[in-house]
Amino acid sequence: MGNDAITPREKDFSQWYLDVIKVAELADHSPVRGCMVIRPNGYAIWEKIQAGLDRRIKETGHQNAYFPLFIPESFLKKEAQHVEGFSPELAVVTIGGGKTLEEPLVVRPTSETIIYSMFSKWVNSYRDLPLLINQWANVVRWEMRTRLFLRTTEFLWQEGHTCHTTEAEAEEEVLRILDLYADFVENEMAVPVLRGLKSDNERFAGALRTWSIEAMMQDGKALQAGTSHNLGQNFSVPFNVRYQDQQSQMQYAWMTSWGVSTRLVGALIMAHSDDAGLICPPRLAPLGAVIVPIWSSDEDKAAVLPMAQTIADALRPFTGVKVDDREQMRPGSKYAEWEQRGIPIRIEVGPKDVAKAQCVMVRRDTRKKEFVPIDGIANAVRAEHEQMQRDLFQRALDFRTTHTREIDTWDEFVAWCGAAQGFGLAHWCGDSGCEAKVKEETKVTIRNRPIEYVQGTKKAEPGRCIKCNGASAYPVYWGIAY
RNA sequence: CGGGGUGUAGCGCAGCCUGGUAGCGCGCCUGCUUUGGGUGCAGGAUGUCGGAGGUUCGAAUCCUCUCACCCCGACCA
Repeated sequence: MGNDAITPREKDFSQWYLDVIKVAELADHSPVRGCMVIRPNGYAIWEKIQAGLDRRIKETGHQNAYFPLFIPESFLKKEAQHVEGFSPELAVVTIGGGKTLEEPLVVRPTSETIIYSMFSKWVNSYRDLPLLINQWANVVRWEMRTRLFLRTTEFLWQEGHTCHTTEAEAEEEVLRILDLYADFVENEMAVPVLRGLKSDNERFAGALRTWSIEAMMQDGKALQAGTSHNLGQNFSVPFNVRYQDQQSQMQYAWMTSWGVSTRLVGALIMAHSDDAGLICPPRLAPLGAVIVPIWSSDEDKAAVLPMAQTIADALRPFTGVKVDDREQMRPGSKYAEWEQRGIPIRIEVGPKDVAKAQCVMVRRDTRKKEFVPIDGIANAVRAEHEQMQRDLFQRALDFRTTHTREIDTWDEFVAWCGAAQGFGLAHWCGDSGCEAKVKEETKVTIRNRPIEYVQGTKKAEPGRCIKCNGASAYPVYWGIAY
């Protein structure tokens, strides 16, 4: 055990991240390049993410469906920007059943084309709209450089696809989903996000507009945690998704697509964990508490184990619980192991506690110990969970706040890039060329344009583009992205 | 795909320069011991030295190729 060393976060963030994944047994490298095996501990977290999102997606009127893994190559080509954006990273099947296929099949990198080919059959009347579909699936993108959870050749995700009668309605949907994602990531994952509009350079291939939520990791880098695209009529035209309106006129539908992926697990790890291992927010923890009974004699054991079970029974109604009654292992080893795995609450029960009808409750993130009467344990754990959930969010928010700087001049910007820790809030004229130049010179890109400014709920703050000094209505978020 | 690095037991590493057929710590198994922050003792198992070729009487060690991973760049959720 003592050897499952985790590289200190300060020393080497990338290695620390990989070490946490290893000791917490979240994932493993597969025999196939760039692919990962999601181990039970990691998959359980993904299942919690799925559950939380699936509920929200259904509550907003969407239905789940499933579309094929294989997409005829020609489908991708129907939307020029779409195929241009994805062709470098496609996996293509050319042989089936030992014979060369008439038409190569692309392993989906995303499902717009195959889904919209079906939508064109299903949508005939304005009465068929809105059409609100979601699918949980795996997708494949042949990435050059991969990292566990953050970017793998194959990953799991959810992709929503909707059709509407007007652009405004589509935009409403796109923003509803953006809020849905923000709500989930902030409240369940305890990771604060910035909602905003992507610049043209980072827009989804084939979209009119791409909105995103951006999170800051503990190394100050930005992670795009979710995207929501207004596709306009860019796909409804080539895929002929048309409906008859109330005036009997044929109209092309306005469409949206949006998704979040197993990348969220990476966000979770990098946002909260520490040098002792994973820290999982209570609402997302498959196991909310672990109980470690302590004994040194058979008599003690006979008293302690039932008490541990009693506590477990009290907690089970609202959280996952495990009694760690492994015989040969000492308590200290168990503590260390459960800390690596990120279990939010540890409860220690020994003979002394049994005598006093109490137990010791320890929080994973702070490691603060507290004596709690047995008969109040359920409420105590529940309250501690809630507090921990809030604290994790607040800590992440504070981190982001202290690592966000307003920057006015290019010199200042360059100096800030040297340190490159966190987000810079700086003006931008709106020109792609300026953004490209900045990226070339500093590796920093625009994360997004704050939704408050884009929508005008926050008053414009005119300024000068840090790169070209051109006019700018409001500052945007800059940062180094994962 | 370019530059750099690493691959030896489950994990972390030594051995490689100066070829002679593999070792250490932790973990694992057995027994006893111990159990409120990574117990102690004794015994034991585990490697086609990332893979393929070559040089050699002999290769973990030298040469060539290849694969994977990590870091940095170009691309991306």
